[in-house]
Amino acid sequence: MTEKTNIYRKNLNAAQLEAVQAPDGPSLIIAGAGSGKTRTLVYRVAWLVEQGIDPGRILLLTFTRKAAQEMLNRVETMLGISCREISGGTFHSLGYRILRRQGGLIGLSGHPTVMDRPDAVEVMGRLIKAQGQDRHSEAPGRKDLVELISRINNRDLDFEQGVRVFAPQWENLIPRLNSLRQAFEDYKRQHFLLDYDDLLLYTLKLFADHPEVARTLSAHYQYVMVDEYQDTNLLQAQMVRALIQTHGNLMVVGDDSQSIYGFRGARVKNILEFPKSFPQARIVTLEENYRSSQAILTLANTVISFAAQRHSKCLRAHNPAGELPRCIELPHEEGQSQFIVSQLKALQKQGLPWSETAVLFRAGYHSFNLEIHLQKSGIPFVKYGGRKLTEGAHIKDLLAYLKVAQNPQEALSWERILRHLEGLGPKRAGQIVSGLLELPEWDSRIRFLQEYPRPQPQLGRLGEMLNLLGGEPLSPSAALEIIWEYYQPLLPRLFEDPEYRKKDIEELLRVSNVYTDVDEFLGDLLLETPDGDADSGQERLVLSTVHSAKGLEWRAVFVIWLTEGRFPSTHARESQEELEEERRLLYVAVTRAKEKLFLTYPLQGSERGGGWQHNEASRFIALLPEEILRRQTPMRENVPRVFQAEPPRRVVREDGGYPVGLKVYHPLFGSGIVEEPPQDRKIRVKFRSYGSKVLHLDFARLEKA
DNA sequence: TACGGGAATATTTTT
DNA sequence: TATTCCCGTA
Repeated sequence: MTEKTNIYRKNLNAAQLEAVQAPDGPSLIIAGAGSGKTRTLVYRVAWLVEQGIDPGRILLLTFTRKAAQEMLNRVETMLGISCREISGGTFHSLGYRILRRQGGLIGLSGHPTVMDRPDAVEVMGRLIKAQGQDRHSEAPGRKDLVELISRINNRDLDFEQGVRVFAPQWENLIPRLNSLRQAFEDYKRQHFLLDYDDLLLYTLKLFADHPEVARTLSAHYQYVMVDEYQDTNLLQAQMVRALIQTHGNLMVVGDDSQSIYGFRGARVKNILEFPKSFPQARIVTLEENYRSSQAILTLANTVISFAAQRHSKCLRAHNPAGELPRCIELPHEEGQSQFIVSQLKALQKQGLPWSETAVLFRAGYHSFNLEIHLQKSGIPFVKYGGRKLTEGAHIKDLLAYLKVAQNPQEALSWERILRHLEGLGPKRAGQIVSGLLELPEWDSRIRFLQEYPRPQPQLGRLGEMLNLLGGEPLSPSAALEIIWEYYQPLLPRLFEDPEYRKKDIEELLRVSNVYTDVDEFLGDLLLETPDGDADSGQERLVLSTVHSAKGLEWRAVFVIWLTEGRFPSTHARESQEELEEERRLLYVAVTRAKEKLFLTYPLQGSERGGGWQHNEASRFIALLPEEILRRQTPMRENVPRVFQAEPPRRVVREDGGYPVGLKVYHPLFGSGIVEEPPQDRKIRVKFRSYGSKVLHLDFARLEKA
């Protein structure tokens, strides 16, 4: 025992040790960026297990299952005991697990299907159409409406009240919106669908209607730990309270400076008011930073020091000063990408592996241009955030077959499946689906398909394949094999790039091998963001949104597109609160770096439709002094002075400003040849490496070369 | 009724 | 840049 205690002493500082050995009851660990949070949690679990706690009775709620898994693996190697029974994952996946087992108590029997965001949007679109769309230009689109409903749900607000708070511009549409919301709820009920919010809402409803369920769970999970507590919302806090009701053994870990999920209802309040909610709470603050150099930390502390709200700690560096972070101004996006590529190559020459480097940005599409350059230079990379693997049409297709076998009420997937058949359009698909939903049994549905008259050999074949899925429950991989055999021949007709899609699907098949239960497989896929684990050991540069980079670290980090409008995003202009979240987001971004940090922005950016815009440096970095941030403008002399986004607009006359064949220069695309003279204020130019582009003369002015 | 092609248009962040 | 929508044709 003494020996083991020494291991703790040796590997933890005083604050960490205090957290690890905290007695029973509630405790709050404020853990600054890079302060050894994961290590602390790992040792805490190990310590509990050493005290004789059954690992099966520890619940570890983390941001991703991967994070939980990683921690448990570390505990295993530390103690040499199996912690596989420890439950972990996200709130949403926990909710899904509970509902699958006991949802029957509140009328969710069978196999409810989890609906992702695009599915929800699709459903809403149909409901809007069905209700008669009088083309109200002011009415919200399907996407905005789904978004709004979710916003309101996650804050546990009354709908009307929520609309007034979050969308006052639609206040006079409340009755209409409310009926759409109701129709949406009905649709989900009818088809056994659960959206993300339902996983939390129904779990809470289950707890409320059947208190014994919550009590039993609480009694089972003797110790509950929650990571990234600053990003939990009201519903999640309620879940936690229910789960610890019998014992109060709760440890939450978080950092109010890193709260970046306000848009989905995260409440920093949960962490700030923790001591109020749990007066006996023990509070430990971890301020010692083991990750970043002093120079990087100084920048981070400065960035956050301008925040409107006082934060609960200040990071102290453990590492030597290191290099000053650099801020590089570039003439345009093209230049920014070129700069990054050249720096990456230089860093690699210095011996830094690709996997120790990351490029971070505010929104998924900010990296499009860079991705092209990386591909050209043959630099291997993975991208986190942005579009998901499971959102690709081909993956959704494959899963649709699986979902239908699992939950035959799933109209959306039925339609998707039928759309794969030649000679079957939306009209007939609709008829077939409503026929299918009437039928009570799998066999009768198969027969219905096989006897349906019109596109016949095809429907028969579909029926045959589904027949194989309908018998005894299959393992996910066995089922997918059957589906894939049927679906593969369809690929070339459905997509332009079947080869690429095929690779994706094979990846999915590999992932499925791990699972025995189809529900669990589908749930994980939709709730746990599988980010192509298969080759994670490989040497690849990481591209990531800042949100998806949370909790990760690299020796060298680039943050790109630090301009007003992108970072902070224009969407955050509205309120002070949102702006503060953007600031914390930058704080999260820069604290990912251990040794080298580069902040870049292009002076000119292309806007939608080929227009041009002048960018300002982000307000977060514009005023920082040279001692904190070293500024450079390596390509200044190349800045082409070309155009103006705002009026005065200049329209080139059709009478020959740019005749066909004239060589012109364009700052982004290089030199090109005019293919068609200006017409309707547009001109078509062919560029060497970018092909033909139609440019708007209103906004862009080409320079004759 | 299905389907292809062309044009218009929208682009935060995540479970 | 990718998706969606709309229209003309088979």
